[in-house]
Amino acid sequence: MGVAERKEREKEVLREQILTAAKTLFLEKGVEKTSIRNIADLIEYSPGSIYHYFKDKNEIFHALHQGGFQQLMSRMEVLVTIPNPMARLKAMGSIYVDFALENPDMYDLMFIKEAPMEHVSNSNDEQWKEGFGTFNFLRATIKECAQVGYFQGHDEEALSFLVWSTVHGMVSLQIRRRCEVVLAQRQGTIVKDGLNEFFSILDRQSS
Amino acid sequence: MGVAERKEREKEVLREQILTAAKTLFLEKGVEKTSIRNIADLIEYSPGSIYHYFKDKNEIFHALHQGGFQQLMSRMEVLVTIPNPMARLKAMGSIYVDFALENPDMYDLMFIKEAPMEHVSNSNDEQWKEGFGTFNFLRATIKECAQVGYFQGHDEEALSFLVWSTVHGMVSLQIRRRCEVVLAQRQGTIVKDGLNEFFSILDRQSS
DNA sequence: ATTTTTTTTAAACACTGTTCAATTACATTT
DNA sequence: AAATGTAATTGAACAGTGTTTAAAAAAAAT
Repeated sequence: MGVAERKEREKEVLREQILTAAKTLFLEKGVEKTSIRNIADLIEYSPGSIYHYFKDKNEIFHALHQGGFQQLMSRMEVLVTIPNPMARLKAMGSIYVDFALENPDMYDLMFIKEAPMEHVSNSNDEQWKEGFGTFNFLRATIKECAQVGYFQGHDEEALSFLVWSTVHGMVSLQIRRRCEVVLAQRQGTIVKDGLNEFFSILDRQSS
Repeated sequence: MGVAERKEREKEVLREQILTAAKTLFLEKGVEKTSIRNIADLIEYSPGSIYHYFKDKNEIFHALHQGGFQQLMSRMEVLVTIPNPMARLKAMGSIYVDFALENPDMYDLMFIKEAPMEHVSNSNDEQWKEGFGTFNFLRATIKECAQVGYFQGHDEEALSFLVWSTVHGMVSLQIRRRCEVVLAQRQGTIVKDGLNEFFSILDRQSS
């Protein structure tokens, strides 16, 4: 009676096939410019078939979206091996920026794209619990920095928001291509350069 | 022989009509989800007519984009009355944040929304003196700050990008509602609080 | 009044996401 | 082995998109 199980496995295989095809095309030509027909062509199925495995195009994004947070989280894991809190804070910034620049489409999906947030925050979605955890890790790190003399007299929560905003601002201006007009000549390095400027500024925040 | 002039004026009127209709719809339902047919319906013309006044949909977006910059620029004009460069830099940040929070939809259009930037970056400098000019004003202000002892040993251009990124990051996280999950209890004040944290950090950057 | 130019339109083209009745493939039961 | 039931797959269709174009209408110049 292992038929149902085998069927389930086969179904899962095709689901994964759709997901990898979708991811390939999204990263290649962007989410908006990838059609269901394009995905169907790549896996050599009819467009209608895809709707047996996903409710709609958004559900395909959503599935990839969840994977994105897990990816970012797993990259953050090395941070626990860095005892110095300021070094850890900087490393966290670098990891965040690297992740965003290496997976711009995924980052876009996670932090820039318009999304039904009320629905998300109400539902017990795993991905946002992970997002919450990452922010709390940032907060804890900043608190530790304060304990060794940095950021005296600062509001720890607002400061955490500021730090997050700074790295988010840099990568999102880059991803949404708002630097091209204004910083054409150093397109490739401006985010890394900006991050280094940020690090210098942070270094001066000890009392 | 004022016929050509009258014609030109009438043409300009319809151009403006298209633009205001497009702006209404873009801000209401987004650029991507607004069709040429939607705009045509609103001004009671055929879809094809619009192509006599704008090359394509991108050119309509481009025109509105430019208008937004002019609005922001005019708010920035008071800054020339502030002689102290650091006070001017802070005021610039406040104006930027206020503009974004008061006109979230326009800000979205200008700096966050997915938009075809390729023809924007290819176009000549004259057309983009607004955005370019604002960034250069930021750069000049930071240079002045350096002359009175702030930001020693910093790369002025990368630092300008960092400052822009910081304010952009805060307002775009707010506008795209990424704070709600993580900072639910201080939703209303977090951007202003973050900006004040930023000001404190900037104050510590003098040698 | 006739010609020329400009403006406007409807139709068409090649796409898009999505739905659905019909077909095919396959597991189960008789 | 044949019949039945079920799940997977398909291609056509629907309603929408941006854009082009030939033709018509309107206006201006002759």
